[in-house]
Formats: sequence, structure tokens, C-alpha cells
Amino acid sequence: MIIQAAPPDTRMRIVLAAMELFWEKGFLSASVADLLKRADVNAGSLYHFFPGKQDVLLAVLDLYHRGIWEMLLNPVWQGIDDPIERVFALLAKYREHILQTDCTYGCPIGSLALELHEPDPPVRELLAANFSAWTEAIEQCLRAAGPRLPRNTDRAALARFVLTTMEGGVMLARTYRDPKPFDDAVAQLRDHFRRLQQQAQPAVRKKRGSK
Amino acid sequence: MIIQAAPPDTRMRIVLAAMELFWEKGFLSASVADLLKRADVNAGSLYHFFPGKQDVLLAVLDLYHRGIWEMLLNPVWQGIDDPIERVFALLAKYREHILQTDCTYGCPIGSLALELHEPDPPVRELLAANFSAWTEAIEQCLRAAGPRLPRNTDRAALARFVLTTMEGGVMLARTYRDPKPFDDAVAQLRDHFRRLQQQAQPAVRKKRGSK
DNA sequence: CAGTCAGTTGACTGATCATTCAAGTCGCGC
DNA sequence: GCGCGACTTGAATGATCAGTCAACTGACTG
Repeated sequence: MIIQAAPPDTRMRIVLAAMELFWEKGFLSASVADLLKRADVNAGSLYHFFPGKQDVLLAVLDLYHRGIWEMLLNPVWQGIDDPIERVFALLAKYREHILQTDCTYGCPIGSLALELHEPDPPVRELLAANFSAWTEAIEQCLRAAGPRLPRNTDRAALARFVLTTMEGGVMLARTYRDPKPFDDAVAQLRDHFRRLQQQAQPAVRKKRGSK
Repeated sequence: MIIQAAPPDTRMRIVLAAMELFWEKGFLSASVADLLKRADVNAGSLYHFFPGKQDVLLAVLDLYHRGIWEMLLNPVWQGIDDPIERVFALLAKYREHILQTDCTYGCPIGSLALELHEPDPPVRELLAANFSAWTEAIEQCLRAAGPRLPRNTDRAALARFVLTTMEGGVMLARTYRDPKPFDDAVAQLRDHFRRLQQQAQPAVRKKRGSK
């Protein structure tokens, strides 16, 4: 029977510190020494759990991947049922991040994807898996939207387009130190969705008179 | 009178080598030693022209900025007059790059924008200036499209959305090692443009019966 | 020819990098 | 209370990093 009130859980402390650090400074700029200090751990401990720095990155990406619902999607979608509004609620969450970081926010996955020019295959695969988990959640929304979108809409492609818009928007917002490019991108996407919905239900009065 | 047949132009050789190297490996991963070797130059020479590595980056970004018409836009738009087709011709050019690099292509500006987490102000400003030059060229196309787009279209915002789509698409194509996400994003953008054009000219027969 | 100076040479520096390792601590089964 | 293995400690290692510098070259000027 395992009682062990609060195990130090050094490994997790390392991974969480690395999560912060890689997000703040990027993988290349974050040194192992930084990481050791932030996690309050000695070099030997780190190398007891991980063969090397890159394996810490793998653990970080794995944690993002595993936690996408619990840490990101569920909180954002709490209380929002409309599947299309869920899409834009997620984008609004990123807008929040942008504002909270004075427009220095970068999507941790996207930044790593562009920072690492020749990522080892396992790293690249985990980056891709993270993108896939994100777009699959969006795709699920788009399927739930059912006939509100044109019947022949490629919902996987549209979901990926949402990610594309988010990543591109985040990149520009950060570069310009201004949320406007992000807002504009989301507004364009909104417009696109409106037109899709109009095509799906031409000349039909709104179901609900709400608003 | 300056005759000087072919000055070695060490400075330019350094900048061009850095352009290649930063694009291939990123700014952080490209070492000064790499750069010296590729440019076939000694350390002293490099530091004679540039105070430091970052100043080489500034020169590279400046060269991209100055050369955007001559090196990118003019070649791509040669023989294409339709302003909206010019937008998609530029995107097609990026698709070519993606294919030619086995889906490892990254926009040099976008990659740097996400790689450098705390860029010195002059670097960030040059990155932004590069984006602005790109979007202003697109905006010019959109203005040239005149009444083919709805009158109240925010052409600057739409131009930025084109950049957003390109950058996001390139990021996903590279991460998935597959051009499809890029193609899908461009297809979505096409669709969006089609709808804008339909709104601008509702129920008007095509001017030309071509095709 | 003497003087000047932009440009070159390449060995060198000190900082920082990721990683290693021998020696230790601790809890637990026996 | 002994032994064992999981985990910790932190100094040490060698590689690599960006950047420095004193000596040198050669074209030009006066």
C-alpha cells in the first residue's frame, strides 16, 4: 500500500520547470543550468531520470499532449455548448494569453516547431501529435455543428485552417507587439464561418430570436 | 573614377552566407564558426565589419527587406496581371519552396520571429518591417482588385490574413512533413476570396467566357 | 619612399554549454 | 542491522561558444 504523503516527484518538477522555461526562452536558449536552478535539482538527478536535454523536451511535449483536454480545452469550453462558439472561445483564450504577456506570447508548440530546424523524428512526431490533438478537437466541434455548415465542408481541413489562423495570428501579434493582427485574423475567420453558415441555411430566419 | 574590377566584397559574402545559414539552421544554431567557414572569412574580418553576430542578423534582415520586390515579388508576378491571381501566385511560390525542400521549408522571417524570444528592439522592428513590406504588397493587389471585392473590405486586414495563412500553413507543412496542410489552408483562403467576390458582384455573369 | 589605414590573419580568451561520475544518503525487505 | 537499489550531490570534463587582439598585408597618398 502506497501512502507516501507528498513524494518529492523530482521528475515532474523537472518537467514542469522545463515547460515554463522552454516556453519563456525556447529550447535552445534555455540551458540545462537554468533548468536545474528553476527545478531546484542537481545535474545528477536530472540525468538520473532523463538521458539528455532532448528527452526532457519529449516529456514536456508528451505532457502538453496528454493534458490538452484537462488543461486547455475543458476549462475553455466550460459552459459553452454551441460548437462553433467553442472554436472562437478557444481563439479568445489565445487572445487572453497574448494580452497577459504584453504580446510576447508564443504558442509553445508552434514556437518549438519553427525553432528546431532539424528535430529528431520523435520530437517532430510529438509536435505533430500536439497539432493533431488540437485540430481533432476543433474538427469534433465542426462535426457537431452538423447542418449549420455546408454538407460537403471538409471539416478536417477547416479545423486545420483554424489552427493555421491561430498560429499565424500569434506570430504576427508577437512580432508587432500588437494584438491587432491576431484580432484581424480571427475576424476574417469569423467572416468566413458566417458565410459558410449562410450558405448552409440560405434565407432561413434565425432559430432563436436571441440578440 | 572607380574602376576596381571585382572587389572581394567580404561584407556581402558574409551577409549572403549568413542568409543561407540562418535559414538552414536558425540564428541560434548557426555558430559564428559555421558562418566563417561558409563565407570563407576569418574571425577578424567579420568583426571588422560587424560589432557582433546579432548585427550580421540585422544586415540579413535588411537585405531581405530591401530585396523583397526584386528577389521575390517581381519574379513571381512576372506575366501575371490579375491582382487576385497575384496573391495566389505568391502563395504558390511558397508551395514550390515547400516541395523543393521536402517540406522542411520555413519562412526565414517567420522562423526567426518565433525563434528569438526576446529579440533586441532593432531585430524585432526589422522582422516587423519585413512582414509589413509583404502585406503592403498584397494590400496593393487587393486595392487593385477594386470593386471585385466588397466595397467595405478592410484590405489591410485581409492582406495580413493572407500572411497569417501563409505562415501558419508553412508551419504545419513543415511539422507534418506534408504539403497538405498548406494546400488546405490556401484552398480555404481561395474559398473565402470566392465568397468575397460573389458578394461584390452578385448574380453577374463572368465578364469573359474564358474557360 | 615614408606614412597611413582599410582590411586580413589566426591564435587566443574566458564564459558557458551539456554531460559525467564517484561518492554519498535514504528507505525498505530480510 | 545488513545489504541493496533508487535517488541525490556537486565538482569536474571537454567541447563549443562569441568575441578579442596584436601583428601583418597591400593599395593608395604625398
